[in-house]
Amino acid sequence: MKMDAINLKRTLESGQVFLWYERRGIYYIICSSSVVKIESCNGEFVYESRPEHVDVERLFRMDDDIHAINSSIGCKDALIADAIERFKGLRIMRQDPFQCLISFICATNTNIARVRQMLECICRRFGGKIELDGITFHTFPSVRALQDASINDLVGCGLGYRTRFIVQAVRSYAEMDVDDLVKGCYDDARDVLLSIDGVGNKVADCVMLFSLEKLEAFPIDVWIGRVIARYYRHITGIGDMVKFTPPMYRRVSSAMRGYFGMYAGYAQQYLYCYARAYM
DNA sequence: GACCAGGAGTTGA
DNA sequence: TCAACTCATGGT
Repeated sequence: MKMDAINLKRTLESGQVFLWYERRGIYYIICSSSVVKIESCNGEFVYESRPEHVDVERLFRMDDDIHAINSSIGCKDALIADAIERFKGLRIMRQDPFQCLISFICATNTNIARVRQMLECICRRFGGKIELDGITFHTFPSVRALQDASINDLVGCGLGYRTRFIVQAVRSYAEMDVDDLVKGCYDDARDVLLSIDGVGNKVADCVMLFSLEKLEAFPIDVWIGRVIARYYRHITGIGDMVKFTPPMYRRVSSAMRGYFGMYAGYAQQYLYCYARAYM
């Protein structure tokens, strides 16, 4: 498959997905109950997955017209145009909603390395085991498998105060109709997500952008907050780096959605990489 | 030992 | 409705 428009390393390292591994240039990604293996051969990507088939083109949102998207956000200002150029090949992935939700609840108030530790522990304890290329992978548990987990079962995964949130969120998710959220509008999906214990504005935006087809979602973490304070004061009115209160988050995120339009989420991802590299 | 990390729930004005 | 406080934990 031709995936030359995609920079795999850049995409996987951009903080949107946590459970992936690189061994001698080969990438292994945990997608729900499967492992996807991808390697580059003569400019093309060769991939396989097991135990179940994973649609890799779907996973990497190959159905998005990235040139049209880059044009539509890149014409807004010089900074985003520069970020697109510097981080060419960065893509937004289409994750499994359950794995994405649990991942970003774990990602609150911590760093990416530790999120990975927490999720790996959850996979080891509750997920499946797959051998591939002599490596043992633990896949992400099903909703059912985590539904049976108690707080005591989860203690030891280093989740801290997030433990009870995970337990509650799994229960909520089991009763949700995810298709409704995918088909519905941004505001409706956000309201449902915000009703889940442990999910606030930022986590809701990440889940919507990375797994619920809401490409206009504009998550604001500390890095995006720095970008906004320095470069988008004229859009948001925020001039100093501040801790975003929920109402302020809503206003600023909404302003950025209005500014970048229906692909604001892609703009956010480019700016996130820009901030981590240069700020 | 303070500070930071892809924050959110609770509390009290 | 909104800001201040608290919530574990590991790395620097």
